[in-house]
Order: sequence, then C-alpha cells, then structure tokens
Amino acid sequence: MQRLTRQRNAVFSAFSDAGRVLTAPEILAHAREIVPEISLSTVYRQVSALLADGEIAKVELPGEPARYEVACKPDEAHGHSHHDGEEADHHHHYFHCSGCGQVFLLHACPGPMDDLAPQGFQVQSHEVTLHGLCASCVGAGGKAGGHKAH
Amino acid sequence: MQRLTRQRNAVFSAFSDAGRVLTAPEILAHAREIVPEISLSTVYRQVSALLADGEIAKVELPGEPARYEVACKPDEAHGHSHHDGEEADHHHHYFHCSGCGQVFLLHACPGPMDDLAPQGFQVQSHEVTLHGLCASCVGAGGKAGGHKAH
DNA sequence: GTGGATGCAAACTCTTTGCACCTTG
DNA sequence: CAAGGTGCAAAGAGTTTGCATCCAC
Repeated sequence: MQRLTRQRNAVFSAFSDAGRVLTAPEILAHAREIVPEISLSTVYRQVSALLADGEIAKVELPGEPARYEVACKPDEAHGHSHHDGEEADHHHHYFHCSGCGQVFLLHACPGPMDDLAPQGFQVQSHEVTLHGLCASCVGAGGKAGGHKAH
Repeated sequence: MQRLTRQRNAVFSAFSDAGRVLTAPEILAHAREIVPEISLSTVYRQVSALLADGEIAKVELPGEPARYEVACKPDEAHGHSHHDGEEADHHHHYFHCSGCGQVFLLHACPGPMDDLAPQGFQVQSHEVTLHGLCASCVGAGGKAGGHKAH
C-alpha cells in the first residue's frame, strides 16, 4: 500500500534526527535536509499515514500547535505480525519548556485521578502538562523565560 | 476607558447565563439572545478586554479551541488586593466530557508534581485535564457520544 | 461632537484537500 | 503502465486586524 518514497523516509527519519517531540514545520525543516523539495502538505500527509500505522503519536498541549513523537510499540518487531487495533499505552505526559519552547516526554505518571472529578462523573483518562525550564535553559540563565530559540 | 456598550454587557452576561466554560462561538450565541446583531469580532474583542481586566480567564485544553470562564477574584473589590499567596492565581483543572463536549471546572488539585520532571528541570506550573463522561451523559446511557447539548 | 466600539471583510496560523503531474513497483 | 504520492494552490477552522461607520459619553 504505502510506497517507499524519499519523502516518506525523510519524514520518518526527521524523528530519528531530532529524537524529540516535533511540530509539522519542524519535521519539514528536518526532512528538507534530506529531500529539499518536500512540501508541508506532504509532511502532513505522511504524518497522517504514520499516525494511522501507529508509527508515531500525536501530542497536543494546551494552546500549542500539534506535535508528533515516535510511538512506543513494545514488541512490534518481534515477529508478532498480528497488530491489535489500538496500542494499549500511549499514556505519556509532557514538559513544556518556556525558555526554548521544546517539549519533553516525561517517564512518570501521577497515577489515576478519578477522585478529582465531581460525584457521578466517569473518568476515562487524564493528561498532565508541566511548564517550566528544561535543564539547558536553567543552565543558560534561569530567568530567560519567554524568548524562543530561533 | 471601557464604554458600557450593550455588546459588552451581552458578552459578560453570557457567562452568567451559562455559568460554565464557553468557547467564543458559544459566547456569541448567548450574547445574540440579548443583542442579535453582535458579531464574532466583537465577542473576541470584548473577551480580550475582559481578559486584560482579569474578569475572565482563558481555558485551553489539548486539541480544543480556547474557552473562557469567569475568573475567581477572591476579594478584589474590598481594597485588599494583597494576599498571603494562597490562591492569588486561578489554578484550576478541567474535566472534558466526551459525551456532550462540555468542559467542567474541577475543584481539586493533585498538588505539586515536580518529581515527574527529569533531573535539572525547573517546574513552574502544571495542568491536568480529565476526560470521560459527565453525570448527565453517564445517566443518558453512557455511549451517547458526540451529540451536543443545544 | 469626539473618540472609543462595532460590523464587515480581509489577513493570519495551522491543517486539510482538489487537481494535474510525476514516481514507484 | 497504473496505482499511488507529490507539489502547489485553494479551502477550512479559529482568531486577529484594518477601516469606515456608529453611538456612548
């Protein structure tokens, strides 16, 4: 179904290059280092395909454009070709640095928070976003809040 | 500075009418019940003014258009604007119902989560969003997903 | 009467889509 | 060669802004 175009490869390898959570324009920039003529439309189309394939996951933070990260597919390469519809656990939380604007994956979860909801409400999932300064920005002078690296 | 226009009044009373967290188009709909000729631009402009005045607060949830809620201003009118740092800011979390799409304010907070961040990161704030079914939608048969309350 | 507020339309950001052309298998 | 992907441009949602008009003060 999916053809192995240079563009598809470029989009996917953009994640390996950066190894972090990327916006569509950031993916475009990385992909253009490999295929300079690639367009933003193709990035979005390949991102959609990769999302459908479960290769990457969408990361939406409040007030931010969508980002994408490589999905953690525990044992997809182990010969288990039978892929059950939903990958059970894309349950991640994120840290948004107000210094450089980057988003980092957190490897911890505060656990279920069903008790925060009012009586009679049925909690199905939760999202946590942390804001602050990443290690680099703390080192670079702490109070540099707000200015974006460009 | 601010003139008491019918539109400003209509926008502000939209919140009293609904008493919940509203998107701009929802504010427009409520305001039009009072001032039918009001435009979406004016809603956005009045919302900006009300935000600047601290009358309302912006509520941004992942993957959702911005919403607005009346700000809790503890005792701003009493002349005592200085507080002990207890709840100077409106630190709220929200519940997003996947049934009716409404957003509800939560009155609890899981507390600081600085330990979720990697070493060297400086956590300044956190946001929590719960997803699930509100009491009405649970009562209405749970899987009523998608239909909006008019 | 004057200046801030309004309504309309255009602009802007982010994302999706229609269409003619090109590439992969 | 044909199915499918690509680039460009245009369309959409959500939000902001320029401008002539209007109305609260």
